Amino acid sequence: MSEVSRLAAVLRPVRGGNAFEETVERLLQVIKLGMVTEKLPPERELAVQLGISRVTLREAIRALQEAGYLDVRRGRYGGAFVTYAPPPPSQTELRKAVNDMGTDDLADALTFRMAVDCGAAQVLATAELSQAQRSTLRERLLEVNSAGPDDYRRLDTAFHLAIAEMTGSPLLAATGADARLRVTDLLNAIPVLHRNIEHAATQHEAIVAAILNGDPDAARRAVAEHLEGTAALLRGFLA
Amino acid sequence: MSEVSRLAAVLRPVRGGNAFEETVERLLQVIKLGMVTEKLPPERELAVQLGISRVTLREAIRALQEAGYLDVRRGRYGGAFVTYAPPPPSQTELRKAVNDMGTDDLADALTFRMAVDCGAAQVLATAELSQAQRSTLRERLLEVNSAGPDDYRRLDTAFHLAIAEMTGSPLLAATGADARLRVTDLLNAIPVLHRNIEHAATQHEAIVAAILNGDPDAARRAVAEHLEGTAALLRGFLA
DNA sequence: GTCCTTTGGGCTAGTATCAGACCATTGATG
DNA sequence: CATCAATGGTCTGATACTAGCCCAAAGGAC
Repeated sequence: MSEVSRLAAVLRPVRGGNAFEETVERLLQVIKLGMVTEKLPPERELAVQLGISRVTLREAIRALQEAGYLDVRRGRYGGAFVTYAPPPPSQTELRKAVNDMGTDDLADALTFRMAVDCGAAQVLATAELSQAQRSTLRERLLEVNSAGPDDYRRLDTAFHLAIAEMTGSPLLAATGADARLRVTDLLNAIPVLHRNIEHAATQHEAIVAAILNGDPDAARRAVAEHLEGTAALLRGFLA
Repeated sequence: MSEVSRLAAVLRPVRGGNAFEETVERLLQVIKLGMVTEKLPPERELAVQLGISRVTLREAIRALQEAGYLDVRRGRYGGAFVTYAPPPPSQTELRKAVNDMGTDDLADALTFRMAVDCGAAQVLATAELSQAQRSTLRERLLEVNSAGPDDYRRLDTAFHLAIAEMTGSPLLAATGADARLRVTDLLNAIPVLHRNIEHAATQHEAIVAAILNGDPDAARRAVAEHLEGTAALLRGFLA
């Protein structure tokens, strides 16, 4: 571990790319995660939220429109409407997604997600939760565990993000979202089998139980097991 | 947990600020962390590493020069030399640092760091480590545990970052560095007492032992205890 | 049907940032 | 003492991005 390599983590690029590309990427992820299913917020609002000018935002929206992800309509009650259905899961899609990101990045993303999600769950299990928070957590659990194959990925995402958000740390919430975004395409390419959902359901229950019990070790283990399961599924489809 | 709040984690600004400000911040942190004690890399190299133009980098360097952090000399064997000694720790400095970031951000940063560092340690404890990695880890442990008050913070940082880096995930390494950066000013403002170092030393040993033993739960607990100790120290000085 | 509000569409002038070339200084080395 | 290589210093033209303004369309309210 030379001094140079330690520096690399800090002297990394100050920005991920140009504003246009970053924006396209961000919007694409919002769409693919199913976090916006109807229409995007008005351009003026969205530009403020993303911290960019309306011009740049509009370029990004136009790109997504031309790529078939959005249908943009003017006038009152107009807006940018999401027209996207995840491609049918298939090994071909999966290989394509893996190729797009590269195997090193894949390992990186999986490791990252493991660390961040386990850390968030552990922190939440250590915190004192209000009654409202406890019921929110139970609610998310119910939602994801009663989801059908079509909604499963979306609600699973919501479940995990909710844990990160409930820690009360915006940084952690953003990082959790980021970690999830990096594997979205992969997960979307894996068929959602009924027995996988069932298996995940017991793991989700274990996670929530550990958090509500204030048992950080159990929370960590439960999340690790859950994510390891997903990773194994991935490897299985790639083998 | 409304849909809006869940969106906030994803529809956040695509860039932290302008390139100049980000660069100043980044360099400042490298300096304050003591990761560069002599001189910065040549402008041309540094600009590439930071992904910015030399013009912007030079503006940042000039700002830091005017603020007294750097001494810039031209000609061969010239460069931007670090001229910075951390201010003597004091309650005044600490309060100033806390005021600069705000109490919400402080809690955010501490929570974030807890999650990320615990996650990294846990991941590393799960991984299979090469002999080289094992000895690197022991080496870092020896370094930090035999450090005097002057070097302690710097080597403590190096120790924690080494753990994140050894996971092999650049994302995790960068995030760990980021988490640490957010509390640098605070930690630098806390006096380093001999008995704190000793206390931390046993915790560092526990962390390394757990990782080398492949015990993720113990690793998580050890890191949590260690960071909780730092947080308690902070609260103590603020009370 | 007229008007009003909300929304996307488009323009302009100004600023930030960039890439790349060239200049100036320094100090080691022969 | 002349040269050379490494480094900061400066300039220019091009591009990306921004803020702010006004226009155009759509559809509801009266």
